[in-house]
Amino acid sequence: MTTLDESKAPKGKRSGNAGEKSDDPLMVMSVEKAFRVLSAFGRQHPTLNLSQVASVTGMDISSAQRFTHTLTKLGYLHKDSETKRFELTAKTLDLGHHFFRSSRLVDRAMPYLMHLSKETEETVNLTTLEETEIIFVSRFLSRHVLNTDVIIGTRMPAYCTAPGIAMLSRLPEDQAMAIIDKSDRKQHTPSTTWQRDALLAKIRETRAQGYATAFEEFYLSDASIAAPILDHRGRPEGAVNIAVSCSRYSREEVIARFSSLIVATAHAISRV
Amino acid sequence: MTTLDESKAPKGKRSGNAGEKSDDPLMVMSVEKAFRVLSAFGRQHPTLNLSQVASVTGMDISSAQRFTHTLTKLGYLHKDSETKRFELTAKTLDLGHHFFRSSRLVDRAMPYLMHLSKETEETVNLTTLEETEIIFVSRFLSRHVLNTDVIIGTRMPAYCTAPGIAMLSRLPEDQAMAIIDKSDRKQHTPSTTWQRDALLAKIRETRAQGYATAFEEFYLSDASIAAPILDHRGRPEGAVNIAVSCSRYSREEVIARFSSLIVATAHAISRV
DNA sequence: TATAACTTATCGTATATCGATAAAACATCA
DNA sequence: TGATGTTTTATCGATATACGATAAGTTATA
Repeated sequence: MTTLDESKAPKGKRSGNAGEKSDDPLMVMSVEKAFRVLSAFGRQHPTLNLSQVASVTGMDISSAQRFTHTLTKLGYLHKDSETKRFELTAKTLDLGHHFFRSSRLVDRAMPYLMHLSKETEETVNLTTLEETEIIFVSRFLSRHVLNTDVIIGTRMPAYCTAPGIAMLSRLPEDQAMAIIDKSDRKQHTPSTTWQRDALLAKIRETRAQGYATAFEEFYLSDASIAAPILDHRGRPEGAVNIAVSCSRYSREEVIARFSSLIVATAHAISRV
Repeated sequence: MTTLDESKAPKGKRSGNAGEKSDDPLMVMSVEKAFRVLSAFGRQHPTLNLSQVASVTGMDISSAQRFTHTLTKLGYLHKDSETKRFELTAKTLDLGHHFFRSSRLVDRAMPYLMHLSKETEETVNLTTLEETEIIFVSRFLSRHVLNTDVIIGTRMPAYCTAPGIAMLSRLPEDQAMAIIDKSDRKQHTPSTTWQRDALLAKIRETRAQGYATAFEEFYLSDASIAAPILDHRGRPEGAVNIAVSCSRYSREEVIARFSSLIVATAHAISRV
């Protein structure tokens, strides 16, 4: 008997049980379902058998059967023929790879990130903003770091990260605050800035000085300094940041050593 | 007028024009089409408008419309509202991220790769085998390297890479040679091993000595040494390799310095 | 050995997807 | 400026496609 957090088995009525409004004639629901199946796998559920797929995704057994079959045929799932359990394959990396190869932002940023990484010998990241979160798009690890938790594709809340605040600071203020308001804010560490007015102040300060900082706001002992990358219309399309351990730099040292470097790099990547 | 390599517009008859046999009652064709749309984007086509999507994927305009709409709604595509052009979003990194988080192989390998990377100060990779290709799953860059061409998700032909040969060497010989035969072999560089019998010899030698090497077989000035990671049944489920520049090491030095290290690491990650 | 849980295969039905078409928006050029 | 062609957006009826119930087959459990 498997104990799965089958969020809420919708006991499927006839209509598409996907999310809410099924009345979008251009929406191909099968695609959403396929992705639902794929994202059922993760740290919590590295492998799933058929009925687990059904219960985790809230689909009936037949649908689970059809979609696992389809995704296996397409090569995104692998089925162990003796345990009958499914798992994701390395082919799932293809999509992200396509993105990486096609992104003009990544293309422009890459050499600068590389240079920054060698120059500073610290961890350097490229992130983008999606909704209320930042996504790590590219990452150059410093030799000092042994944090294997943050990798390409990792998401973090924008409000408590330097890149997040850096990007928000270049959005129209109402939009930035709309994102803040949408965020599920909580105090991850004792030094997390999470209150609305404090965040507004931080955003304004960041806009004025051109870079954002975050000291132990999400992870303890993590310090970060970031600057926004702007597109040709002046809108933020990403951020560069340098992340170091608090044990090795004081707040002042981080700013003194990296602020102008990070601002210059972000500016060079921008195409305002 | 856009000149796109619309491979062959199948001039769609009624039946599912996906690939070949459409007579698989469990196959959900819409899923395949969705992925077809997503993989239309890449280095060649960083952005596409609606009709280009249609011609590149070989779908009619209505389907292109439906699938771009769907994928945009799901967040994998972004549509620039003034140019009406689509591009992939960073959300495409999610799937690969799920894979990364769920893979037991990655989980086991990570600390060893890290250690190897610090120990040697060279580029270290984890790869898996898919059909005739290896896929880069994890990668620790050395400071020396400025090759931004190989990234996570990159594929290379197995037959002319050290990790590829390392994995093939632990497959039953007929299976290994079946893969060799399926491969589209060509002489990428003057030193590419590409002939069937030469490859067979190489595979046998690799099996005997426990590690594989490749010197400028795919990229010029690239040297690589790899060992296979075995699962509990002794089947290869991946490979670790160290890649260096030929200008910095001779063939003998590579072997002398790294062979036992790479074999030991691969063995430690294995679970025979 | 009996029972339960799960996987695989089959099939009639209804609906979600298809693809043609038309309207609207946009671009190009005489 | 208006005419012409291209691309995008919206609509809709037909039916192939995906649905989901169920049965048969397989593996695990007691």
